[in-house]
Amino acid sequence: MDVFEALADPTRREIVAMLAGGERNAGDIAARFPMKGPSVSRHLRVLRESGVVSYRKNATAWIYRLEPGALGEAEQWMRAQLEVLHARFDRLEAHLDRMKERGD
Amino acid sequence: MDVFEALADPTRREIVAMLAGGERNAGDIAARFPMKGPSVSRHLRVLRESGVVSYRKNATAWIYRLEPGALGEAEQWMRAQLEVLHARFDRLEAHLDRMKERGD
DNA sequence: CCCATAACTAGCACATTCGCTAAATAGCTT
DNA sequence: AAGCTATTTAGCGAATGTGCTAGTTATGGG
Repeated sequence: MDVFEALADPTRREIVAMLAGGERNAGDIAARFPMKGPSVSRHLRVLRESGVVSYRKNATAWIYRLEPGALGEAEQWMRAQLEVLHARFDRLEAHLDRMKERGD
Repeated sequence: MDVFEALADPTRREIVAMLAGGERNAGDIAARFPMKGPSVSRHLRVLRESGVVSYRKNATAWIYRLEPGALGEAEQWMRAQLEVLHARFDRLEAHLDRMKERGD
C-alpha cells in the first residue's frame, strides 16, 4: 500500500510521531486515542501494509516500530519536487539580474 | 484542508510533479490524464484548498502554480520524525560502543 | 486444563471520495 | 449580442475509509 495514503489520516500521523520516540505495543498506542482498540488496530494495519512500521510479537503484546525506509522515500519525493521548483526560481532570478545589468 | 490528504491521491501527486516543472493551465494538466476534465478539475480544487497550489486567471484559462509553503511544511514534518528516529538510533549505537569498550 | 489478557479479524452503518455526464460561468471574438 | 472556448460546479452511483460491537486467536498463569 501507499505511504502517502497511510499518512493521510491524522490518527496515523500521530501514531508515527509516537513511534518516532521509540517502540510501543498496540495497547499503549491505543490508550492515547479516544477511539476503541479495533479502530486503532486497523490504523496500525494500514501502517504495517504500507511499510511505515514493522512489528513483532513479544509474549502477548505486539510491538510496533517506526521504520525509516518508507517514510524516507516519501520525504525524498517531496524534497525532489521542492528542489525542482527552487531550481527554476533561482534560474528566473539570475535571468532577471542579467536583464537588469544590461538595463533591459 | 490537509496537505497529506491532498497528496494521498496518485493523480494529485502527478499534478504536483508536473507543476514543479513550471506553471500550467488546467487544460494542459487535464490533457495528460486518462480521466475527463471535470475529474481533474476536482483534483485541482483539492490541491487549491490544501494550499499546495495557487491559481490565477489569465483570459479564459486558469493557470496553476506549485507553492512551496504547504509542501515544505509536510516535508519538514516527515524529516522531523526521521530525525527523532535517527537521533535515538545514534544514542543506542553510542551506548553499545561504550558497553563494548568496557567489555560488558 | 481453564480463565484472563492482548490484540486481531469480521461484519455493519455512515460519511467521504472518485469518476462520470450535464449544466453553469467567464472571457474573447465577430 | 451571440457564439466559441476554457474551466468549474452540480448531482449521481459505485467504491472505499472510519468507527463501532461481537467474535476469534494466541500466550501466560493458576
